Amino acid sequence: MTSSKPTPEEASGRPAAAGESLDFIREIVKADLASGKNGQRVATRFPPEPNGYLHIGHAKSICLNFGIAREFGGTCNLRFDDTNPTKEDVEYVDSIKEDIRWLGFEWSKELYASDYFGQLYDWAEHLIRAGKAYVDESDPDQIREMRGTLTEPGKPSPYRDRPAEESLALFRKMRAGELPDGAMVLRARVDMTSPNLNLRDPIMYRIRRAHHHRTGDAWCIYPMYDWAHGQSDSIEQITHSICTLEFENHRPLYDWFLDNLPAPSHPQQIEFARLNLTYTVMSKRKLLRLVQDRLVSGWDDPRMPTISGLRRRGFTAQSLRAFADRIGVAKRESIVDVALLEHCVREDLNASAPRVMAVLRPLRVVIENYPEDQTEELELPFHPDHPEMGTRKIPFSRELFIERDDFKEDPPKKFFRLAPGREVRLRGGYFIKCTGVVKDPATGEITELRCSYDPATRSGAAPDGRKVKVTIHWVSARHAVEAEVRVYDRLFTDPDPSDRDGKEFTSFLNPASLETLRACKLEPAASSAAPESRWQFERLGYFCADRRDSRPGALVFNRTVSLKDEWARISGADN
RNA sequence: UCCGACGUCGUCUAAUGGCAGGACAGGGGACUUUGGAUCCUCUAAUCGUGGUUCGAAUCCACGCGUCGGAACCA
Repeated sequence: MTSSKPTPEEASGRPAAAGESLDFIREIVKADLASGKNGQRVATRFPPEPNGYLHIGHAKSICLNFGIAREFGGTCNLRFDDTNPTKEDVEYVDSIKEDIRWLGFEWSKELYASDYFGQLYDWAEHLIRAGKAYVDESDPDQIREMRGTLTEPGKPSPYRDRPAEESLALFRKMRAGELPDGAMVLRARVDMTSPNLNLRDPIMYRIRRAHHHRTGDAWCIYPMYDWAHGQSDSIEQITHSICTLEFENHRPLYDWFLDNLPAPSHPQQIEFARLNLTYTVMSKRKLLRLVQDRLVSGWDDPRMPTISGLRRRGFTAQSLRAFADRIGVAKRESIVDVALLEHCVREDLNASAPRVMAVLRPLRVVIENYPEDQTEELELPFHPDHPEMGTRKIPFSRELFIERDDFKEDPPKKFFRLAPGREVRLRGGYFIKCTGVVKDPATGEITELRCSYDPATRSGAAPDGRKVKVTIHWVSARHAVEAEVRVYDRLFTDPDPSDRDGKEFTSFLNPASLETLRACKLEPAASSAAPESRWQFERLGYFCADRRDSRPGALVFNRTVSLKDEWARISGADN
């Protein structure tokens, strides 16, 4: 992050509390800064492999790496870890860049591990000459065999002690394309008996004739992660190389390479626990599976935990950053309750989203004592706490729509909404009383309510001081704007949808994770909703005009999250 | 089984040998022209056993549990 930003607190979205404690990584950075370890310099990097879309777990890492750079006046590079051309693609590079920017971060430099293929090759020769790397002609099965097991040490390859000159000549042949794919590999000569299997002569290069999205066909040998990552960090003079826990076992190798090379710097690798969230999956493999098997509509399906999916669902970048701040950073593996994420987006949208009324499941109401062709305009603020957001005009007429859920012919205890003979307030309008119920004689389904209104209660107050229990939302039938609303729920029914008990994670998919409602009625003020604009539909939740499918005249909204619902809680309903 | 890491309210996270605190979730209440928001309030935790210490979540020992590690993946 090179652009100047005000205060660390404001930049990170975290409250500026005095004496606030730092996470263990920031604690290390702070101490290193104080001791002058890296010459007062802080440099981090975010190193995605371009083989999938970023998800909210990556958002945690992005907020950490870019956040530290921002807070401590350092830099953060975006470096694509593109060492495996068979799995990587520019589509992913582009989506990753878009997602990071959308999240509110800008990298100091955009780099690629493939930028360093030349330097990496030279260093490999250096290691060979020093007797610390050798070309192994064993096949994959033999290598696996000789690696030993978790409890038994490995055995040296017959090629382990061959002269450096021989390895050098062979390595040059590998690089020159004179050998077929998989014929041999370059291995680091570390320790075949180490209890850490990563140190049992790890493979540095494999021969693979694959077209690389950046280097094209310039190379037919590609470096492995361990050989590329630390060296890339060193070249970029990264000070703190932050990664997730599964790389902890790789740290000794990370250090070994740098200790045995004339590398420009030796960054410190620090590991933290990756994010897990309830009711979703986070591994790229599983997300890819959902996409490929069309279990979702794509990487940006609003039910996906991808950054693009969350964005499309209506989550704000601010709410994701706030979430990252609240979950903290530690080494303990954990599963964060998705309710915390939902809380963060409600918190943000409650403050910023304009209010409007929408009826998702319309029930027609005829106000019998309201004149046939009369229309009046009522006025309501866009936000009850922010008058500066202005007001909107709401037409009122004899025929209205209300939410089906807001009426019960036989109301249970604590159901305060409309029922025969009962009076409620129409939001911003009049008190109405239900005087009759019209049903389809064939099915018994309620098709219409007959009501009367009290003209003295215009704008919602009764001159005689009488109270109503609740206020319900409504839309004038004649003036209603039609829209499609996609009501999303959790993608999985189980808080931990992992493969277990012989069942695949897909068996926990929630069949009701998407409900598409096509005849929803919106008040006219919502007709101008721009793609990706976010609204509160009063009493229902926060909704976002779909950035791909919504157009003026053919509006499509995604439900980001419902409002907290006391009645749902009491009645035990899901939403 | 070997190596490594990690065990604090239901969940996430603080404590840096000195009052176990915060957030989310949950309960109760106030207020309310959104059963929203807001405000008040309550419930709720140091894996176990020893040891060191005036004092241990923290240090030590031994257990127990969880996770990761045997791709020419990252």
